[in-house]
Amino acid sequence: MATNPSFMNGVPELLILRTLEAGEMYGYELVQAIRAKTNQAISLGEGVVYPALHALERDGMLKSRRKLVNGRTRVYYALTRRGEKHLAGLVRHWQHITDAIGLAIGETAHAAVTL
Amino acid sequence: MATNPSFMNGVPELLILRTLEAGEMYGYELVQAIRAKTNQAISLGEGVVYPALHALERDGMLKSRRKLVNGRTRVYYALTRRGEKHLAGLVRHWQHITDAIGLAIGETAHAAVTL
DNA sequence: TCACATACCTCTAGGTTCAAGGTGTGCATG
DNA sequence: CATGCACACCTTGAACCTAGAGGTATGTGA
Repeated sequence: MATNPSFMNGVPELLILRTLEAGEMYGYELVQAIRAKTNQAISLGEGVVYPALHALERDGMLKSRRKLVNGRTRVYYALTRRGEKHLAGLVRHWQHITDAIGLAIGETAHAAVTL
Repeated sequence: MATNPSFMNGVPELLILRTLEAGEMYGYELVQAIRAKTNQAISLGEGVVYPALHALERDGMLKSRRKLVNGRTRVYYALTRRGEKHLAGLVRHWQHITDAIGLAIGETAHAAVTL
């Protein structure tokens, strides 16, 4: 029962939520958007994205609606207010952790997040 | 069979190796050194450190020697040349990943590693 | 008709990490 | 001298996450 989530986990979650901040998207689109945004450095498989999307919706972070486009069904996901708040926390946590590691590694880093 | 290590793994390994770069240390000391270096942000349990140390030695990244101090036995670990090279790769990888995430998150960051 | 990109989804195996437990020594406190 | 705490090593179990492969189905272009 990991009361403390592993300090390194939830990066896919962070990436998904952050990407969705720009506006609603559907799963398949997200996979590619993230790959593009990270210059191919990070490529989340669909096996990661879809389950994450479902869990996030179950927890009230996202809401979805089905949309018919070209005879094809797409499920668009959008951030809820709860999701936005959660995202802000995730970003802060990510900052905190990477700063700490950068410090330990002996990196000199200056980072600012634009929210 | 994760041929590709999960992109987020190996942080404890990175921290351990990097800390050992300053000179040989024993497990118990490492746990506290890392906690101190990261301002308490990251606290690796002994259940993480000891197994990691053993695996790292098995793989030729570290070599150990027993030392008697105040009637107590300590096992000191030191980096091998192989370990140093491995560490350099881990640092580069970490940089790459965090840069990519920072990019996706919309962070403006400038970091330089001092090797 | 065949193949491929789109679009959704599930399942399983694998590796990692955490928390807790277990052994034993030295030292300080009462 | 007994009790407890810091030191120092270690293993085990469960929980978690991710990757990767697999499965269904539609539209479009060759």
